[in-house]
Amino acid sequence: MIASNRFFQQPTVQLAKALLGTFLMHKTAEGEAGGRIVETEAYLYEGDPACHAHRGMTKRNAAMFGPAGIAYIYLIYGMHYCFNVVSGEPGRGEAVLIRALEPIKGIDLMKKRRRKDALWDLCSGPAKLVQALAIPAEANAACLRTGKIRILTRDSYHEMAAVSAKPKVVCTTRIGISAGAELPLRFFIKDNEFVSRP
DNA sequence: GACCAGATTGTCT
DNA sequence: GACAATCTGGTCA
Repeated sequence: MIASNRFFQQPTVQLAKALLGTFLMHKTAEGEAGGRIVETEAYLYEGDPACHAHRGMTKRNAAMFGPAGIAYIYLIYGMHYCFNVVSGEPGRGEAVLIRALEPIKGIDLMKKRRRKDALWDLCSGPAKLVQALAIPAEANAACLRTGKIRILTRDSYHEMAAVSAKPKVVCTTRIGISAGAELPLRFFIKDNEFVSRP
C-alpha cells in the first residue's frame, strides 16, 4: 500500500529508520522500476550544519520547507542528482536522503539506464538510484503519495513479500560531508549487500 | 585493493 | 570565485 500522511509525519530520524524496508517506485512510459530502500540519512534543521536548510530557505532548498511526504531533488557536483523525502514540520527544512536501494522491479530497465549489469551496482548510491529509476529534476517538490514516484510500505504487494521482513537497522555517521560529519544520522539494513558502503 | 583526479554547473558568499 | 549529501575510471602497488 502507499505510505500514509501519518507515516511521513513521523519525526525525521524516526522516519529515516522507518523508510528502511519500504519500496521506492517510479512509473514511466518505459515501465515501472524500483526497489527496497536499504540505506538512508537524516538531515535536521537544528544543530546540523550539513543540512542544506541550515542557513535558512533559498531557491534551491525551498522544497525542504514544504510538507512532509514530498520529494526534494537537487543537483550535486554539477552532474548528479540526489533524491530526498521531505519530513518534519513544514517550515523547518528537514529531509531524509535515500542513499541505496535493493533492485526489485524493472531490473532490465535499470540495467539499461545505468549501463551496468551487476545488480549491486544499479542503486548502491544516491546518484545511482536516481539514474536507475530515471527520477527527473522536475519531480522536485512532487507528492510521493499521488505522483509518479511513490513510497510503498512494507506490507505492500505480495510479489515483494519475500523481502519485506522487518529489517535490522544499523546506525553510523553520514557519508560525503565535512560539516556535521560526526553526527550518527546514517541508517542502513544490517548485512545488506546493496548499501553504498559496508 | 587503495588512492586520486576529473567531470561539470547551479547556488551562495 | 569557491564549492558541493558523487561517480567513474585511471594508476600503483
